[in-house]
Amino acid sequence: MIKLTLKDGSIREIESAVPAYEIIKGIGMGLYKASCCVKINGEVKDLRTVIDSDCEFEVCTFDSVDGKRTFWHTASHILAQAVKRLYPEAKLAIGPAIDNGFYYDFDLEKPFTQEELDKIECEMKKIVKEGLALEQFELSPEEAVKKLNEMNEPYKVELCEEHVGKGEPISFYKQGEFVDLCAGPHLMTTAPVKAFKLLSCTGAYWRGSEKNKMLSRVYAVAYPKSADLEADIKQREEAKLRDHNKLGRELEYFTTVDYIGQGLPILLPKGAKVIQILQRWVEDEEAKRGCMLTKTPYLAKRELYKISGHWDHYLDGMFVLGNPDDETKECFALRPMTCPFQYQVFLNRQRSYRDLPMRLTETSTLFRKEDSGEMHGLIRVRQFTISEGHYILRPEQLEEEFKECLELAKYILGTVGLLEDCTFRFSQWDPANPKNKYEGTAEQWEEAQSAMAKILDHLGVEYEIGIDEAAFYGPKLDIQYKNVYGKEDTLVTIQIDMLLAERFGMEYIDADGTKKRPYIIHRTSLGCYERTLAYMIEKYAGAMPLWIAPEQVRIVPVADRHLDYCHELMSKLESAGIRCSIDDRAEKVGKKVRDARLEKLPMWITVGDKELENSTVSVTSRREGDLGSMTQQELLNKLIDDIAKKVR
RNA sequence: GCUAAUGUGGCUCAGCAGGUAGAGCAGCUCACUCGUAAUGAGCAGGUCGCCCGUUCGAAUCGGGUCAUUAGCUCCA
Repeated sequence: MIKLTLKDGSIREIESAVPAYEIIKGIGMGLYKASCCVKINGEVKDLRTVIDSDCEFEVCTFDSVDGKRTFWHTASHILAQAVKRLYPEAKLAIGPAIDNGFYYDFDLEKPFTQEELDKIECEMKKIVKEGLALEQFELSPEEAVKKLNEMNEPYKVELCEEHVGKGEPISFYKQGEFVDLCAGPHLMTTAPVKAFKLLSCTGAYWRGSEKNKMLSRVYAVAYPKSADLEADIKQREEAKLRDHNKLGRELEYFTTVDYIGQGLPILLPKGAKVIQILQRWVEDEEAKRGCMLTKTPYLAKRELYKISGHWDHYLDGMFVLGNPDDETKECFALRPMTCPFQYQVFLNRQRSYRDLPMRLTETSTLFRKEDSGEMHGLIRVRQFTISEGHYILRPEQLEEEFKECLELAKYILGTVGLLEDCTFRFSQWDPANPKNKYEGTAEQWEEAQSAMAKILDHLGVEYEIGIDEAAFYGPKLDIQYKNVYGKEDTLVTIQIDMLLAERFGMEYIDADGTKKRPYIIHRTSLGCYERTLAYMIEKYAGAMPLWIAPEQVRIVPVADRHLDYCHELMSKLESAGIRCSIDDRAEKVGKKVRDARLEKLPMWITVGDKELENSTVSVTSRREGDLGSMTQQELLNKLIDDIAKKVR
C-alpha cells in the first residue's frame, strides 16, 4: 500500500506502483485533462513518473507556475516539430519555457519571415489537431550521441556529450515522427495546446556566448483557451502603448539627435524639470540621513583607474581621452562611476574611528561606453546621473548602515511608485568566470558574500540569487525593475566592498590606537535618474503624479475677458510654488480641455463668468475627476496638501 | 558588437511594375469670444536619413553608412 498526501492534506492510498497520470485519473477526469505535471515531495515531475513510495502528491495545472512551464515546454516541442516538417534542414538547439511563454532556437540559413512564422503556426495547429501522444524513452549516453548524430542534430550532440561521462541515461521525448533530447516534463499529448502565437523571430547566440554562432530564436506563447491567448496578446499590446521611448518623446520629456550620438538623450524642459524635482528631493532626504554631499571631477588620469582596478576590468566601458597605450603622455578617462573619486574625501586626512560611518553622497553624472546595440530610450544610455553614495564604515557598522541604505532606497522607490513592482537580486560572483572579471581572493569574496547573506536574512529581504552578476569588487543587492516589454534592469544597487579600501590604502585609527581597514558600502538611493523617469512614464502611462508633474495645473479661460482673473490666479499659485500655465489660445474650452487631457496634466481649472463673479475656480483632476467649484484658497490648500503628501 | 526589421514635412501614414512627392493632425494667418475630449477658412512646410552606384531618369533598384526598434551578448 502506497500512501499519497494530497495538496488539501487528505490521504489517498494506492495498491501498487502506477504512473502519476493514472492516480490523477482516479481523482477525476476533469483534473486529468487539466493536469500538466505533478509535484512529488515538492519536486516537479512528469505525469508519467511511476509513484512507488509514500509521498506528497500535488497536481499542477496550467494555473500554476510549474504547470504553465510544462505546457509551454510541450508547446515548444510542437513548434520544433512544425519547423522540422517544413524546414527539414533546420538544426535544433534548445527550446525552454520562460516566464511569459517559450522559445525555440534553430540554426537556419535565413531567419524566418513573418509569412514563414504564419505557415509554421498553421503546421502547429495540425500537430495539435493530430493529438499526438508524447512518449518518453531513455538511452545510454553513448547510444544517445549515436542517435543524435544519425538525426544530424549537432547542437543536440553537443548537449548530450556533456553527459556522457556521468553514466546517467539520457531522456528523450517522441511525438509522432518528432524526437527530441529532453529531460521533460511534458503533457501527455499535443492536444491541449489549443491557442498559441509566434511572437517574433530574433537572433540569439548558441549557449548565450557571443563567441558562438548566432541562431534564430522564435518567441511564442500558448494557452489552453483562445480567450486567454487573446487577453495576453492584448495586454502585451497595451503595455507597448506605455513605452516611455514613444510616450516620452510624444509628451516632450526627451528627444535624441542623430549627430549628437547614441545613448545621449536631450532632456527637454519637462524631462529636465522632473529630474530636477527628484534630485532636490533625494539630496534633501540623504542629508536628513547624515549624508555629506561631495562634488568630484567628471574625469581623471588613467593612474586613478589603475589603482581602482577599472583600468584592468573596465577599460572597454570607459570613454578614454588620449592614447591609452602611450604611457609617456597623459591619458584621461571620463568616470564610469564615482567610487575612486569619493574615496579621496576620506583620504584627505588621517581618519579616526570617530569619523565613521562617513556617509558620502553625490548626484553624479557618469559616462559608460555601451555597445551600440545596448541603448534604449532613457533606460540604457551612455551618459547618466545617479545618486551615488559611498559609506565608509567600521566593520561592526556594516549591518546597520546596509539596513539604512535599503530603507532609504525603499522609501525613495516607494514614493515614486515603483517599489511595488521591484524584485531583489543578490548578485554574487562566479569564481569560474572565464573573463577573469573579479578582483580579490576567494576568502575575501566569501567574507563579503556571507556578510551580505546574513544581513539580507536578518532584514527578511526576499531575493533571488544572480550568479556572476556581482561587481568586480564585491557582491550587490540589486533592486530590479521590468520595462513594458518585460526586460529587466537594475534600478538601485547596494554593494559591499572589501577590496577597494585596500587598493586605495584607506584606513582609520581605531579606539585601541591600531590602524584598521574600513568596509565600504556603495549604494544608490535613487539609481539612474533617466531610467527612473523612463519607468515612471511607463508606470503612469505619461500621467505623472501631481507632485512631480512638470506642469501641475492648466488654467483655461472661457473667454478673453476672464484672462485678468486667470493671471491673478496664476500668480497666487506660482507664489505658492505651483507649476502652472494659462491656455490663452483663441480656442474653445472643449479644445483646451482636450489638449490638457492629451498632455496628461494632473489638473485643469476653467474660469468663466460664474467663477469671476464668485471668485471661485472650477477644478478637474485627472485622477479624481470633476471636483466642481472651489474658492481659490480651497484650491491652493488642496494643491499644497496633495503635493506635500506626494499623492500618486 | 551580433541577428533581423525599419527610416517620406513636428506626428501618423499614403505613394514603390523607376518618370523628379500626397493626406490627416500639429504649426502660422484671419474670423469666431465660445463652459469641460477637436469652430471655420486660408497659408506655409519635404533635395523621401546620409553617401556611392545602376539608369536618359531613383523616394522607388543595388552597395555602404548613420540612426531607430525588438532580441542576443554586455551592463546602472
